[in-house]
Amino acid sequence: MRSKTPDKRLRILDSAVRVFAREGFFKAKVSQIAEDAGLAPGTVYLYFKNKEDLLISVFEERMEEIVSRFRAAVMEHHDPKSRLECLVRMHLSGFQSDPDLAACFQVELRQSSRFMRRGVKGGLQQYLGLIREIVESGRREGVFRKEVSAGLVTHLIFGALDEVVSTWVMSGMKYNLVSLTGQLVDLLTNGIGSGVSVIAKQGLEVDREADRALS
Amino acid sequence: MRSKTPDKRLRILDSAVRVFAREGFFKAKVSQIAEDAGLAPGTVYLYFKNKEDLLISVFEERMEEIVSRFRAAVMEHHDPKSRLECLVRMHLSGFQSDPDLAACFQVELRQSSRFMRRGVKGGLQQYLGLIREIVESGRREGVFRKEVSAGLVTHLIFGALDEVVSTWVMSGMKYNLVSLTGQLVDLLTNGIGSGVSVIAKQGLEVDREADRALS
Amino acid sequence: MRSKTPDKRLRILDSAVRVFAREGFFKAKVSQIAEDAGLAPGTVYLYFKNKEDLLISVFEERMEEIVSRFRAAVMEHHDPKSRLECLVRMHLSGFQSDPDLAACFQVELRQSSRFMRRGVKGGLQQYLGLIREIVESGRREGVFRKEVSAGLVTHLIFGALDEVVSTWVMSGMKYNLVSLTGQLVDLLTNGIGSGVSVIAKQGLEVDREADRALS
Amino acid sequence: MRSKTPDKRLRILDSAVRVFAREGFFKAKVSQIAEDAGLAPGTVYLYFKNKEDLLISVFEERMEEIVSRFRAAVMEHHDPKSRLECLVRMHLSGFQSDPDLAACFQVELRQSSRFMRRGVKGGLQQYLGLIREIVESGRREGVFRKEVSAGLVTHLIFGALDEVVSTWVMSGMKYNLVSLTGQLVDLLTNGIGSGVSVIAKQGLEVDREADRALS
DNA sequence: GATGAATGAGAATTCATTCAT
DNA sequence: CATGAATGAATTCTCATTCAT
Repeated sequence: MRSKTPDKRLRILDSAVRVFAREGFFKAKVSQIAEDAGLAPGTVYLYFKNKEDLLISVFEERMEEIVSRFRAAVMEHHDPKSRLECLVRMHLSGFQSDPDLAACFQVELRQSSRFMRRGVKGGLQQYLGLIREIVESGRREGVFRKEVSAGLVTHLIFGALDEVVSTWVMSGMKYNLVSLTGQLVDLLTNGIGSGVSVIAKQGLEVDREADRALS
Repeated sequence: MRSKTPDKRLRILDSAVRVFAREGFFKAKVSQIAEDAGLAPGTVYLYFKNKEDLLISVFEERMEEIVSRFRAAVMEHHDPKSRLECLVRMHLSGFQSDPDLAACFQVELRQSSRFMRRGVKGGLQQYLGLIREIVESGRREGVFRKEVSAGLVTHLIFGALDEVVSTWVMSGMKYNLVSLTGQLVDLLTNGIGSGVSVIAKQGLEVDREADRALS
Repeated sequence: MRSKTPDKRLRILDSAVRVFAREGFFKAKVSQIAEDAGLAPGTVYLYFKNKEDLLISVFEERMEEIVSRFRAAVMEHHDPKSRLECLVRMHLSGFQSDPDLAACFQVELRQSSRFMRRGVKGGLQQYLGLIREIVESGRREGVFRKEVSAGLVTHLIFGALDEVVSTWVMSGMKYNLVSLTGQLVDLLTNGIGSGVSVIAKQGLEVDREADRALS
Repeated sequence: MRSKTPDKRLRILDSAVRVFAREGFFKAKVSQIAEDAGLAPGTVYLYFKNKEDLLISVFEERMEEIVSRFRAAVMEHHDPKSRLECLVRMHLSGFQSDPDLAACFQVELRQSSRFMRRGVKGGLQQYLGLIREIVESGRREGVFRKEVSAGLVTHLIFGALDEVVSTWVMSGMKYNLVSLTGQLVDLLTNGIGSGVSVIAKQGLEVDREADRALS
């Protein structure tokens, strides 16, 4: 069985996520990843240009899958607010259920200067694009405000999600991240101001640990 | 380690910001920084434990100054919303007026695993603390909602600011970042939902370039 | 190892000359040579032991053909001096008309330690043998001096030819190498001393570019 | 004693000659050379750009010394023929008395593509320059022929020397190289042709081993 | 305190070669 | 015979850090 299989490529990516999460990007040795995948070091270079390319590929390829999965789920909802909630919930639960991936995305990936300098457009742009679609649909239906920049709104949502997940990762992933969904959606939708009396309060209880970690 | 010539210490920090911004953390050589500061490489180690410590110190010491300056300005306002606006404006204009520092904080710093693993508590916590104070004051005065986690609100604000600045840095710092202040404060306060009819609309025009970059 | 398709063997040798000349021995990849020959990398190893063997084989096999061709031509002459002139002319014109081969022989081949340590006896020895025969015939006929070592004379001739061709290759193969034949033969025959008044001066004009490059 | 001394540079060069001669250029490890010089591997890179630069530097710097030493000796003679003989003798005895250097110059150096592509002009050109001066002086005094290209004559002399030394190195340095001086000078001066009756025949006996090796 | 020459650990990467198909 | 995916050995070179002066 000596054929260049997509299977092998995937095995390398899986191993990379594991090893990067466990060792950190710099400490991780390519040979470790190869070994974890049951391959020789050189084989990694048959599929990836170098170690950084491996990290970026983890991101891009996982992201692609994530975006299409999220989009499918989000688009099952027709109410923009439900869409937003769906996205937030999936974002949080996605990372919560895959701590290795969370560590890769929130910590290790940022150590790639290529990533930090946004040399990587694909995955992140697609994700921002999905958020943007939700925002646009809400604007069309009059559920979301139109007098503010849609781009800014998009980044507000992404920034909030990213920060919340980062905080969770940094604090040791000890609390229930998904439990923040309700409040986060509420905050994004209604803001922090007390102008409106928000009525429906179900789903707003936050994990105690979460609250402590955020403080 | 704080005795010696404080002057030299500062020269090193200044040079570090410049060199890190220009070269990136990993490409930057300690000897480059020393040369930029007009010193020998060994001298850097009289003031800083190692290269990463230098990066972290840049952050911590600049942050200390920033936090106290921001706090002073913020506290001149008594209305929590004005305080928030003051903070947002200062955050954005602070980075806008010091691109090297912006590059250091938003890009290079994240490449330090010690930072990313939140091994650095001081500066960031203080900054989050300042935001938190604003939030708490707003809650006490009934201007900000109390039924959501104050910690979450704090991170929402920080996450939004951080993402907006990052996007600006990544897109080449080409547009007027401060012009986003009005909309950002509005969004944070009132949310993205169209529940409220927000009245005062002055200060909501956003730089065209900004809008394009955010899309 | 000589069975298989002789055609393929030759294609590989031809490609090797081209690729070695273009890339240099070390930069040249076996896979490049294979590709140039329209074959898979592994196939090269059905015909040659390794990369160095390929280089050596290029030399040996081309040399074999060269020696027999040169010998045939040389032996058509019966005057030893004509024989020498014939050899010099063919040596120079041979390389001049095949720059890739010249580059291989004069530059790349020397980068093989096996060659440089004279681990390769065949081709070169045969060539030296041919020169030797010319020398011996001249001695028998009293045209060439007998009181000096025939071996030394042989190497003198070869050394002169080799150096002249090397200089031509290094200087970019820009001038007419064959134009040196007359003078070179004259010098070899009569020496650099002005003891003799050499009469026949035809064929002694040297290419201007050649003269410049030799200076 | 922590000063960048020329002494250290020289120690490295000496060690390099030894190690290159013993191991060959490619097998030689930089760390071996460093160890031989009593230094850390990294130190070598303080003085030389890389391994090839080290090899080239050995050549250039030794050559410089050689050329000036040879020139001094050669110019003590005023008769061009004596000058030539002096040069040939020094060339042969120089290599004979320093086998490591001979191995470096005749074998290892050629494995550097930078050298083989004449990326190194200095040393060799100077040496050719010295030969050229001898030739020119002989022409002025009517001792050497003027109707042939001086450049060609120069390369003829160099080519002969180079080939003779190479043959000696390849055959194991087993015979007396200097013993070839007389015949070589005679051949260069009077040529291989029997046109002239050369009279003085002293100094023309060649080492038996030499004669065998040249055959 | 300051210097800057010396250190030396450490891992990514290449590519000739193999061998299962 | 031919293939070409997989192998894995093997070493340069960098540069943060030290420490004798």
